[in-house]
Amino acid sequence: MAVSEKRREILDAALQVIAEQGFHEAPIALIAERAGVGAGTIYRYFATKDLLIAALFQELHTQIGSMLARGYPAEQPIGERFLHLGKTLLGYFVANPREFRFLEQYLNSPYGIEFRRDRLLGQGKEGDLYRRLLEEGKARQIVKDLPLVVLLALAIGPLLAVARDHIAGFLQLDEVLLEQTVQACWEALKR
Amino acid sequence: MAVSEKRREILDAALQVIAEQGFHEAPIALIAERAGVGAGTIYRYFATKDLLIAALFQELHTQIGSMLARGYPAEQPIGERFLHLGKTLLGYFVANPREFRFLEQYLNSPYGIEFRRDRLLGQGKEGDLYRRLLEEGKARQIVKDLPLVVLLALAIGPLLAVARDHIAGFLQLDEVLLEQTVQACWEALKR
DNA sequence: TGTCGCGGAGTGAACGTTCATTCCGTTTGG
DNA sequence: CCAAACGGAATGAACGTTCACTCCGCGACA
Repeated sequence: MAVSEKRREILDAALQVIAEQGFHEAPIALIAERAGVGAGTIYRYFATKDLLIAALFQELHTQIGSMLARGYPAEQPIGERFLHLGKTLLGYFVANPREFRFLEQYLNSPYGIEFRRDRLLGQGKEGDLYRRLLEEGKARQIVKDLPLVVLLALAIGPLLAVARDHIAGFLQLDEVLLEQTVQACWEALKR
Repeated sequence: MAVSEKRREILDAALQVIAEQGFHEAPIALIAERAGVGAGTIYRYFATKDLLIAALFQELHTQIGSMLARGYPAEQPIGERFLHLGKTLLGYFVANPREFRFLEQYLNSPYGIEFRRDRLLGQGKEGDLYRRLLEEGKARQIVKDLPLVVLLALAIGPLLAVARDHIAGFLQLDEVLLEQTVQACWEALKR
């Protein structure tokens, strides 16, 4: 097995175990077993368990970022673009429940707070698509004049809640329902 | 110290420690120290740590339920009632960050899933005010014709996100902003 | 070509730490 | 004086991490 494959196996196993058993019920021994490697091997690739988890998060974050950018209709009206982002994001969560569950746990942990702080308060950065879209909408008086943080909450909060309920089996999200949900979020944002 | 006071001290200490340090960083020894009792004493009041946490949740849940009911303008138009619920709930979170942080962690844990299942799928129950209000709105065609779970996500998802950001210091929520946020949620729900 | 030696990846038992829970000597209230 | 309440050291289980060792592929050398 090539080196990069082993690293992959470890990351995949960590994702599985954390998503299924929860953050604190994911001992290294179990991750190692699922990955088909010895416990010690994991430490050849990641200095600590925390760094393994951080690497997993970084990977997913990058992957989602590029997915949102791919096919982003930059020339369409702002409402269309919002719909694209929301549908893509929620569709990803529905199609990848393990990734969703991991991300949710990570972002609700102390690591996640740090990440959110950087993202929200990092002025210098380019900012992600969501943020830029909302800032543009606000500047053009299409979107309500509320702080960015509140707009993000209105745009994304319901998506997370709906994804969670879909994955927990409380709801069967299909294409139509998914679009209606994102559309409703847009109505909360519009002036 | 009377028996009931000691129980109170333990519950308060548990709330403090869990809210400040997080769920898994809340050892019994620390809770005991904060409560000013011995570690063993806690086990005279709660058979296990899990049951202590469950009792704390039950208490907060009941308390919030009765707070929402108190002053609920049952005779006002549905929009007014929605505003009352949202403002009361979000106001409570803003005024009680420790309680919010505890509840959030609890509801994101395996215990919480169980609770949500009971609440959403429990057909026989009376249902809480939020649920009844949304069902009424849907029946009267004031609120969108979407599954109850989605409506709840639109109504509450942003409130949780905003409360989290306020407590994390990313945002200063005042009376006005709070009302605007709840109002925006209502616009997402309205037909 | 066949053999040997080497370097580094891989392993999992062992270690030290942390935690929930128990146990038992002590204190307190009636 | 007795029973119930209390405190906190002791206990054992579980965990992340380490480390002494094995294994394997490959180049050197005869």
